Amino acid sequence: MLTNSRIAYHRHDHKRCINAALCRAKELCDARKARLTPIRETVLKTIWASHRPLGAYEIVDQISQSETSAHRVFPPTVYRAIQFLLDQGLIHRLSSLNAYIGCPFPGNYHSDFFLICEQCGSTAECSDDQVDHAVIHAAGRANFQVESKVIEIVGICPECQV
Amino acid sequence: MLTNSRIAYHRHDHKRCINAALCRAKELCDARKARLTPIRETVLKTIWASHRPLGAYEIVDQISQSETSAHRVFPPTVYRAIQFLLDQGLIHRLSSLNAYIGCPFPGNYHSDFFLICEQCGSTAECSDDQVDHAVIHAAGRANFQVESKVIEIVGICPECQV
DNA sequence: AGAAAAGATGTTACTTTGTATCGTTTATTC
DNA sequence: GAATAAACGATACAAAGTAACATCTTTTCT
Repeated sequence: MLTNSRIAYHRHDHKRCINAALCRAKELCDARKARLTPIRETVLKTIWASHRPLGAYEIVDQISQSETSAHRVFPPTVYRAIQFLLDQGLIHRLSSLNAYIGCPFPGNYHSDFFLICEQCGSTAECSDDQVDHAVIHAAGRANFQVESKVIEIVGICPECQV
Repeated sequence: MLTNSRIAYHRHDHKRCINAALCRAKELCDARKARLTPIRETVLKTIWASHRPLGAYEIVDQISQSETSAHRVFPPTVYRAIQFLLDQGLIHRLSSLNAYIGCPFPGNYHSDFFLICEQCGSTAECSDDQVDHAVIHAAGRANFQVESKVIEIVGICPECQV
């Protein structure tokens, strides 16, 4: 099982997460000749500020209030950056929260699901063949041809359990 | 595997679906001393008009435009009815669509997922132990305690496949 | 039965999330 | 270096959902 749950739910040097994410993003975009412009990078960095999914308007506020960006940023700008990052597989959207989170292993194909802690909000991404197969098998029994999946598990992360 | 996919994706006498749903709703509410008021029943009936998930504002429009209801209905009224129906397990919310669909087997405990046809919109509900176990097992490996799940599969239903 | 409390609805106004549009700027290509 | 494509800034708007409060209907409790 591929997952960042060991990191996401435990104390760690988060700067390394951010650096790694930005680094991989640059590499990937470079290889694909996709343009990781300053705003796009800023949005990605803002999303990667923690392991908690961030709403689009939270991103707008964060960037608008930070000193580094001279002026206010508008929702469409952020949504466009989000769309780009989604297209590149650098972030994911959590439908149940209307929020966005950085992908810890972009590039590799992965059919993922998310473990959202209802206590602290921290969210880990997992990719597991068992889950994948179970879903495809179940769909197959209904003669349903799977194109994409949204799997979001809400519960309590190891750190928040008593 | 418990599912209504055989019905949902194929030609059938849909009046029987509607009747059955309303009948079970009455029974359940009766048993629970929950009040299935006229508006709540109207909303439930509107949602059950097809096997396609319906947005809240579509429900508002449908009811407002129907001859049976004398006057316009407001969003909060519909949202309140929706909340009641969700609480009673008579309908489900599809996060990825911001839409609502009738539950074909309310009352029985079921951990469900949905097969959403991207072509015709018809959506079937499934309940499968394999999927359930796979998810819980995967979460367990991350020491994550599952409370609830959102599983929504998008693809092509048997009827829409070439 | 009648008062009191609880539950449900009607209505207005508002918040949150997400887009269409258009003019301008910045890269890329030839 | 002009032409083209891609990205951004800004305004306005659409869609989804809720807070608040007045009113009405049930239920409950003497």
